[in-house]
Amino acid sequence: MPHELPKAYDPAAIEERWATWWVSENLFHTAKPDAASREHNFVMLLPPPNVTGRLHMGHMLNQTEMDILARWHRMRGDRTLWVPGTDHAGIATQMMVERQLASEKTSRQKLGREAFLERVWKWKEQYGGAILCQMKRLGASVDWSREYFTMDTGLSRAVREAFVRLYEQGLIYRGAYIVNWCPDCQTAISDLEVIHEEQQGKLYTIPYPIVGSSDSLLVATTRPETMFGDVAIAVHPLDERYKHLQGGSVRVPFIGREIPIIADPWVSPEFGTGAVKITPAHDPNDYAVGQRHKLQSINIMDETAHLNDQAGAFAGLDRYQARKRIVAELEGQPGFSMKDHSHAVGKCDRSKTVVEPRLSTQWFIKIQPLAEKAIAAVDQGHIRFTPEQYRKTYDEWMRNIHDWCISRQLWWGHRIPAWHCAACDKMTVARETPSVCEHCNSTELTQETDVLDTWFSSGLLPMSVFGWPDRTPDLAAFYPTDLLVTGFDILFFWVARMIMFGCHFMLEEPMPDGSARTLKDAVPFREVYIHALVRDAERQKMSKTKGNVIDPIEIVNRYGTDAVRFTLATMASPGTDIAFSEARTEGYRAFANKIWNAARFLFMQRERIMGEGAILHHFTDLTAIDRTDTVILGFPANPDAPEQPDQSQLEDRWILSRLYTTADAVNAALAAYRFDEAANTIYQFFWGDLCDWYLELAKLRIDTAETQGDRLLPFLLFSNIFESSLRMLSPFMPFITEEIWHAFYDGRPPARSIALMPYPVSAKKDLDPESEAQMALLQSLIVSVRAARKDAGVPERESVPILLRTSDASVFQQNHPAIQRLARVTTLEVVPQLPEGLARRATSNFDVAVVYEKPLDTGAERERLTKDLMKLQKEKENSDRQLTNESFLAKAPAPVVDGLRRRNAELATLIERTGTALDALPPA
RNA sequence: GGGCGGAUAGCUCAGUCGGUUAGAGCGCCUGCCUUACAAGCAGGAUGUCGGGGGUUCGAGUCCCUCUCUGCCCACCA
Repeated sequence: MPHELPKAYDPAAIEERWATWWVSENLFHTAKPDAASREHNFVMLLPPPNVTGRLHMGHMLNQTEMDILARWHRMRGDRTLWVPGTDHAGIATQMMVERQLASEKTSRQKLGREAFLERVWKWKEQYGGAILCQMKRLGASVDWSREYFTMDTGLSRAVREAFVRLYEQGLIYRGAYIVNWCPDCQTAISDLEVIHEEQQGKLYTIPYPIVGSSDSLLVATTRPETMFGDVAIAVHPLDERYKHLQGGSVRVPFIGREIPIIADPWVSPEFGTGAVKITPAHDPNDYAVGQRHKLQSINIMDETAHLNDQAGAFAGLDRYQARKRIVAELEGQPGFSMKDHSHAVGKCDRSKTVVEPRLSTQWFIKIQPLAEKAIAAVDQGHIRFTPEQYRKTYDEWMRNIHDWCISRQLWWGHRIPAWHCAACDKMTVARETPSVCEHCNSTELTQETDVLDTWFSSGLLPMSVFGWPDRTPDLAAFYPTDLLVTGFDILFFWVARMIMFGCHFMLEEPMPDGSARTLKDAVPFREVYIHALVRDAERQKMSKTKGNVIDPIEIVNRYGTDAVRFTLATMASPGTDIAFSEARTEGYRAFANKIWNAARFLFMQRERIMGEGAILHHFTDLTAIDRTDTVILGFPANPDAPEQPDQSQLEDRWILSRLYTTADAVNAALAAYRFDEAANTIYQFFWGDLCDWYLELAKLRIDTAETQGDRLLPFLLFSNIFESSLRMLSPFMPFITEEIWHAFYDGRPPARSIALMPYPVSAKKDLDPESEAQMALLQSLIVSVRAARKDAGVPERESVPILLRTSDASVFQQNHPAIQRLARVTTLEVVPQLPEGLARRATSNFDVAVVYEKPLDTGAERERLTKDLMKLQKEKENSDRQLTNESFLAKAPAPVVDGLRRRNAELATLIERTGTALDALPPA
């Protein structure tokens, strides 16, 4: 690995290299299923992207968050395991390959099932890895040796086991029910795969001739084309208008079939005409009515939503063509009318085709018993949601759940392990392919052609990736997993199903020690973190049709993965969606550049001060580290090297205190999934404290030290703080930190990767409020002088004397050189009174003035001071009012009152000083 | 129809248990190519915290209400 830093930070030049290296070194294959205590586990499953997928911003956010957590836990010494994989994605993949076949002028039907599946596998081998390659580019620290695919042998075995068990337990049944049918995909889909969209349609009123009368019954419907499947007209039992017609019958227009007029309380008399056509085969409500009244069902459509023979003259037409024709023919008939009507239409999530409710034979899971355990698991706190509000969403859904239609009329997927017997017409459901019918011993068995919903297999993943149904060491060591990070879009599809399956199946598994498992350890994960949606800069949802999709790889190529990761981290505050902005990314690329240059500064100093060999020796000593991060072993006085003089200064104590305060805050933020806080805190520390102040002060000491030994200590201190900072940054910006860290150790690092080093944590003893307070004072003087210089019009490069009025000048006197350099000051003189006519600044601790011959712009100065004064006076008035308020003094807690008193005194000083300064100005 | 969010600087967003002066990044203005970095440095301006009411010694924060806005769930033809 190279260990020199080129002048320019160029992410493209380093990232690819490390991404490849992490994978080739199998660096994150660290978690072993041995007897090590489970208490320090950190196990996550990557939400498996579709094999057909391309990486989008949502993936990148998801993976960035997971990777930050994984790297953080790993560096903290936890047994960290992040398992990657892909989903076979039944419909999506099948459609992809079918499209390909179509372009070759063939089809799956022409190929036949076997050949088609072969073709899909080939496709998967060829293109299926694309999204994982993209992941590698992002630096995801997954354990690649454990990569899975949901149709792998082991995972398929788990699917069969789960299916058979549920069947044996009576929780899977097969039957003819109304299901959501997609005429485009030509398969049943689950309720979740149907998206409801409000749509402007028409409500048609159609006359049905009453039998034995010349009158017609007016029936309102939005779907006239289904009339051929009508088996009754329903009215409300108490509806006076139709009372006399109950028990009578009408004829279906066009085909003349006679159907009864029935009464059912489900009908709302207010809607339409109060008379509803009942089409049990094509509407779930009608189906229920039909069941109640023991009506037959007439299916009038084929699987492509074209009308069949039942439709008389309209047979063969597509459902919408049929509607048009029917309406055209009815128009003008007495009683017929239509009006605008907006209603929700269900569309197929995949094909966007309007879903056709269709009566067909399907497989279902009786979901209630599973849902009960899943509700209990969350209820009893075994699974925690962040943000918490999703717990309610989950709960609502679980409590209103319907049976899950799991069969799909596709070829690609896990084929249902059920065999039909031609001899006895019964079914054999088995783990292994049976040779004879279990009912009649016939060999005329054919396997069910349907496959399972993709989410059936992914719902089993937390168990199946670890070898379930076998009781493997992996399962014992890594189940339950610790955290699931995902978007709310698959909360029901995936999260809820994993919880149901996990609680159901794992409850049957004993604990590793042989004891009975409770719900607490049956859950598939202990925590769920739901992240936001990534939108474009205008807050628009990204979509292909809008053409506003941001390709993460393209952004990464332009700004570097580290910068994009940092952008996502800082914007990932819980509860709100992320409006992805390139301006932000640009800013964080600048941050990466800052880190890069701080490192270059360090290396330049190293060259300047001493030979590389000597430095290496020191680094090796100083990085004899342990979990509690004692990299700063030699600081301030190294007990192992007593000859080393304690030359530590205010800024040393301060920056160390800042480092540990920062580490504390970052650790706390990450523990609470506050990626934004964690990232911002580090940013603030690295740029605002380390670079802006500490580095400048270290520069001063290194430059002015007279002997090499004197220069060495500040340099080493800076090096160590810097190295700790790199480790702190590493989970957020893994590439640049890896690159610099290796360069830092010059080819002989104490670990293979910075990702395997300990994460900084603080010990209370390292916090030093006194030095922070003193440093704040020093900083405020330097900032005040800089501002006053500006007022006085002192050229940037010129140094000037300053006059200081203060009650305690010790900090300033001790740090005189720092003030001289950072504020460009020649001499500092403490005086009892500041003379008139000089640019000055007042704080509650001091007044300072710069001595410069150029006359002050008194107009601007007066304006500034007057404005300041007004603000201060207003605040003082408020605080006076509060401090004379009896009930405030009586009821507010002491620290608040004390704080306000202190501030009030400060204000008095400031007002006095500002007033004096104002008075000192010549009259306008 | 049911449920959940959001509204804070020009923009995108933080703001913990109600507590002293409401913050950050980007953008903007001014001055600097200071030997790590112009992807930089230094200084600066910018807020009726969506409107109204209430609770409280004290409200961006809690309650009510209105307005705007985003999302999820839902079998009324």
